[in-house]
Amino acid sequence: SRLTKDPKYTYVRLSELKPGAVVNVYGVVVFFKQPCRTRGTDFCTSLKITDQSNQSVCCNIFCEKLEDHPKIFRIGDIIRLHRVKTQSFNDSVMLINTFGTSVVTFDGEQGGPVEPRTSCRTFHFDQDDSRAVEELRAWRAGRLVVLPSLTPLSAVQPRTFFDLTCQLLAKASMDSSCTLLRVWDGSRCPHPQLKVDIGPDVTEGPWSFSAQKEQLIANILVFDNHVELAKELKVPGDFLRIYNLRAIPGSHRLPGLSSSQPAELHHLAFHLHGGTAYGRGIRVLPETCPEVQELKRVLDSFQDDDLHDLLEAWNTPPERPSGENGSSEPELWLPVAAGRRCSHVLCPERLSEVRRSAPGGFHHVRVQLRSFQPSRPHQLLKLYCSKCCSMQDVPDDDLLEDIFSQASRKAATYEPPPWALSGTATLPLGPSVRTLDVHVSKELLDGVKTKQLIFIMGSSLEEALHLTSGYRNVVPVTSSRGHMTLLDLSAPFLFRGRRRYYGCRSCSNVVMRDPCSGGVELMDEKSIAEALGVELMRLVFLMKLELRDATDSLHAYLWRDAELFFGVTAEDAAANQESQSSVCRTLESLCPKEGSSGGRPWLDLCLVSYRAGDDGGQAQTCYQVCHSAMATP
DNA sequence: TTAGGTTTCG
Repeated sequence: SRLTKDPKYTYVRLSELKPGAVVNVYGVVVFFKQPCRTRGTDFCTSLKITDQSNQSVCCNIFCEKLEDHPKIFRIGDIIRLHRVKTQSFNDSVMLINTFGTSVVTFDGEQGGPVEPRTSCRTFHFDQDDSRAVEELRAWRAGRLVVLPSLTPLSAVQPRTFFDLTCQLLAKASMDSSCTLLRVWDGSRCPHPQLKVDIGPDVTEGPWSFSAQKEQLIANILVFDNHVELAKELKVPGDFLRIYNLRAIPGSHRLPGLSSSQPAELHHLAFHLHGGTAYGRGIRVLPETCPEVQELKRVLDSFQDDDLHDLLEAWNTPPERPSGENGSSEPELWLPVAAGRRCSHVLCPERLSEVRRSAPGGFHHVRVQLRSFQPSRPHQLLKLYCSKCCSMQDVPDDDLLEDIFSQASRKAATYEPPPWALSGTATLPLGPSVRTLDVHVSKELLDGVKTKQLIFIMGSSLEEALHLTSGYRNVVPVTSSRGHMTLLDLSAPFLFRGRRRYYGCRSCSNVVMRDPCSGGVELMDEKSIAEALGVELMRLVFLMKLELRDATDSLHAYLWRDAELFFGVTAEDAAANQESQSSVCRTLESLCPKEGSSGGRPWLDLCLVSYRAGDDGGQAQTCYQVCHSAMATP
């Protein structure tokens, strides 16, 4: 019989390395560069590591594919190298990868989970590895080697180099050796930004942002070798760490400033210079990375600003504060994203008190609903992209008919994707009979599954809807440049029963992959969207309520907690007449029309107030319903 | 094979 046993690895201390051997080592990263293109076929990651022997050793990893390179995010990360070759260079020993080398990295922060980062499908990892990582973390911490601080935009000092962790919102190619990256990290840089004049035609991602979001955006110019990587970055959305970014104070003074005013008021430009000295480079951080999780929580809280923008577009300017809060400083309130809780005070505040309070708090109120906007139920629903925080109206059927008919006129000769089987379907609709081009995934050919998903070419909206009774998923398609593709994303990319699913026009990157290749059983709207490169938009309610009590009245927006308020999901309200009627009944009962019998009921609501930037020099306080319950009589 | 840290000059 054969005994299978875990291989036991022995690790050599860095001070014990001799040239000409293949060894396993552990170390703390004290320096690293992002992979850079060599004159050969590979990219090269250069790094330097140290361990408990206090010896530091340089290491080069050559790999053709970027994704196979060590996932080092920060100085202080722990790295484990298996089967690396030692070699003599400049009177010292260095490490280089060879056939069979395996690299795994870990976060270097003490106390955190020991999670291996690797692109290998299989790699050895056991309790001994956890222990080795913890030992190195403790050793590094004990030597007071601090991890480099992560500088938010709000703490950037002019004339310094720093690493920035941020989200990419938009980018623009300035010329062949310079690309502009527009990023944010949720904090506001106190220095005015370098203004970069770019047009919408050269911008990828949104071209303009609301005034208050604009104040949070940093313009970063990346040069030379970094332009190649910048091309691959996805806008909007990629989370980045930019290493060795330089904050350069500009020579231009703001208009109207005297020379006695401090230098802090100068413009600041951010440059990522060419070359790789000092680890200069850009890295896309995975969403699972703790710093990205934290960043997402912070950025998520700014969705309120976009709500504010949308309401402006409705020509319903938010309330200005009736009382003065004392400070005339333009100040941006940064909502505490986590732990946004209602304190559930027993005694509600009066609206007059609420309006006298500074923004940034919670208020329990007992109020009546005096009016609401919009008044037509279908306008309460919006499409919302959680990736770029944009909102859109839900298109009506007239608009959709237009898009479908344009797409069917456009459809020309094309090559169906290799994974699809093509045919025609005959639709008996009314007096006429129509034949449509249809495609199904070859994965579905196993008899019973062919009703799971169908791609239809050249149909009308009505025909697409008709097919939803026979097919679980209906994807309307057209052709473009000889290939099958989705319709304009203003139209639903997917019909499932009565539900229609939309993709975000700025975030989607349509590719016609086979949605069935991941398994027919798992096919929901999310997996189909993902396969097709579509960023799925969510349906949300959005309303403006006019609230009143004996002392005052104010406008509050009902958004995130609207589903709680109505007891109906936005998806249901869009697909289902009964749910829509239920929303209308709720609103009518809370806000009866003049002359109808019955009084106006009282509502217990929790409001959160926030200062929504300074539009035209004056800050505005906005209120959002964040929790609600009907008052018991 | 390649590179083998050590700040651009926009």
